[in-house]
Amino acid sequence: MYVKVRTMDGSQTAVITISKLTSINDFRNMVDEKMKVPPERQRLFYRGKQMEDGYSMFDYGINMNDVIQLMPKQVLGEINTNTPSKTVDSEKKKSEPIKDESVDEDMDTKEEIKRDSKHYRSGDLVDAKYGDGSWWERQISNITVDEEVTEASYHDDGMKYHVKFERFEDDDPLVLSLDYIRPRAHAKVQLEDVNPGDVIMVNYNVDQPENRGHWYDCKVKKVFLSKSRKEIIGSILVDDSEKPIDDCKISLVKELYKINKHIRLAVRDGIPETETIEDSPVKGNSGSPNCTKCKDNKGRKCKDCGCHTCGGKDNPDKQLMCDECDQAFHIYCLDPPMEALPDVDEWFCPLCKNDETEIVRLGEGLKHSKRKSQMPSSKGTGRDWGKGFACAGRQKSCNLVPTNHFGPIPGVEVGTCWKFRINVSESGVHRPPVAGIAGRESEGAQSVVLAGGYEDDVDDGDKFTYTGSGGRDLSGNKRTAEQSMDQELTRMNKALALNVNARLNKEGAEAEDWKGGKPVRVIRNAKGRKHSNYAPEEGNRYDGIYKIVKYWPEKGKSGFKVWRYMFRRDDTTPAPWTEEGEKRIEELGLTMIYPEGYLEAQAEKEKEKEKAKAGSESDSDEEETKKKKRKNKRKSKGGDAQSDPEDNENKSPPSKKKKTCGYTLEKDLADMINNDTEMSKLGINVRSL
DNA sequence: GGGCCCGCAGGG
DNA sequence: CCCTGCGGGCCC
Repeated sequence: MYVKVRTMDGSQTAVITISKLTSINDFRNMVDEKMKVPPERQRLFYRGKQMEDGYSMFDYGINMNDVIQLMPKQVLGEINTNTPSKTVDSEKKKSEPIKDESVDEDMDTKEEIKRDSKHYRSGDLVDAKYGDGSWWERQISNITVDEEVTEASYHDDGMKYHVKFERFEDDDPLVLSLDYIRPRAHAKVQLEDVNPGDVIMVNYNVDQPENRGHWYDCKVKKVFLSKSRKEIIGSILVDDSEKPIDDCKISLVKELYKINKHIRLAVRDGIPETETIEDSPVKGNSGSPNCTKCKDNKGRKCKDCGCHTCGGKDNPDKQLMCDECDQAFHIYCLDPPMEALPDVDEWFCPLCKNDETEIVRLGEGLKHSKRKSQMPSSKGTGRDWGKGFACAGRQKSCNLVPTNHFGPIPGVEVGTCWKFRINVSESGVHRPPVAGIAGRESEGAQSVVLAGGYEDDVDDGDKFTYTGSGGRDLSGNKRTAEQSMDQELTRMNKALALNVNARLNKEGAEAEDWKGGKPVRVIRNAKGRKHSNYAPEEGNRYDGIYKIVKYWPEKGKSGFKVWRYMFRRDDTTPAPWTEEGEKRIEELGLTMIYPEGYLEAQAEKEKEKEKAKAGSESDSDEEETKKKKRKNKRKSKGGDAQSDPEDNENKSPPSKKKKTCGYTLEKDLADMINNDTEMSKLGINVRSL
């Protein structure tokens, strides 16, 4: 499996192949190779949690295609520009095309240095809006005049604000106009105080609404305050040029923030300006630019923007800022007091430090969730289950119909193919990731997969026999085994029996009117090719609706009793193996559905294999030295990066092209259309377009 | 090529 | 919670 690593500003992304047991330490080296950020400079975040050495991807619950944030850090005390990692960086920079804005900045810094604007001065902490409407904590590094703006307004004051991530000086600043920045949000809003029509800042994930995401402005439509339901329904305001996303469910209601407006410097500085104007160098960067508690009154003690213990704003150079809660503390107000500022790049206040130990415990354990702590991997059996899809989870799930929905899944055509069972699960056609039968013993079975697991099963396409489940000894954490006991008419076997249009009978039963039974979605897997002529060549294929005609107990090859079922096709759509069906599939342009990013990752793997092959076969000193260099690099984290071989797009693409007739939609687009609830209600799908 | 054995998801 | 399971990759 693979994950994406992305820098906070999204400027750099890499796909890295890992297994769930890949350690964070090893992962850092992979990030180094791909993104040229040495391990000691990496801060890695997953869902807001910093990833620590000594743990594994599994510990953090990483799944296929997840995104890990990379925040390169400035290593304290590393001023020596001759250190290898610095060399790598500066060289890389040089080789990159120079961006327009950095040119701008260079010129600006020559002309006018660090100007203040009406509302801000360099060093101020702000929230900055990115193109997608998300807000990020940034710091103003410079303010320059925007020559192109002729008329200043509240939205654009004719200045250019250069913002970047604090503490990371290598970051290229972003240049924004006034309406793309505002004072940092810091005042929380209680759900009880939120009213329809309010605009507040919320955390929302546009792609996966159930997960944590980025910060957006939200126009509140409804507020739910009941004990069982605490959430906000509102519109997420994305970029101005686009329509807001309406009716989003905001469930992270403990993290709502008030949106701050621009405050004129004169107002901000207020009365105390006359008193302690000498202190002003600190003003811009020693705390929130506008404290609502004390209104930034320099003379007043405030535990919000001053020392959290004594409230004093004196001795800012003796104050420590907590990396978790952003509260400041005098080192001498701490218990026990500190002599000097600690030489660490991260510090947590006593309050948050408790949390930190909790997090550490959490990483180790999985004790927290009992389930995970029971798992073999947590007990250190050490078995890795690989970089593939053996244990990958779902990336999406079908919410179009409930899990116990009988009959076709709207928008999923007969003949649709998925590479892996987990992809079939995502589609809703057959939900269990491993099991062959989906159903409930109280209401029947919704779907089955034919994968040739039982030799006695006979498949004639329109009719086939199927064997129930159970009767196997699965101890040793197995998923399949030899039959070693009788199967019972319970669980999934009973569910299948309920589909038959006949009274449930412990001896078996046959329907008189078989078409009156409950519909079963049938999926054939390529593994069935061993014994069936109707199995697909690759992956899993949806073959349409069948009914179960009868069921009976039987002595299987093993000598133990098994339950057997006779299925018969009852679908007006032509079966995929018929000429008509084939034609239809071609017309629809159905192509194999893979996990997102799978083909790309696979192609890269191939490329690397080729490279390795070329390296070992063609003696070439060059290749040998390259390999050595890479080895050295890994060892010493130094070395030069300039020699990374540029792949001159060699040969042909690794994946064979599927032949299609006429025009076919791009897979993603076709999926989107097919999965669109509203459209499918109207009977619109790729076919009908 | 065959044995081993893991998480995931969902039912009970 | 506990139990189950016609996947899947790796190791030998």
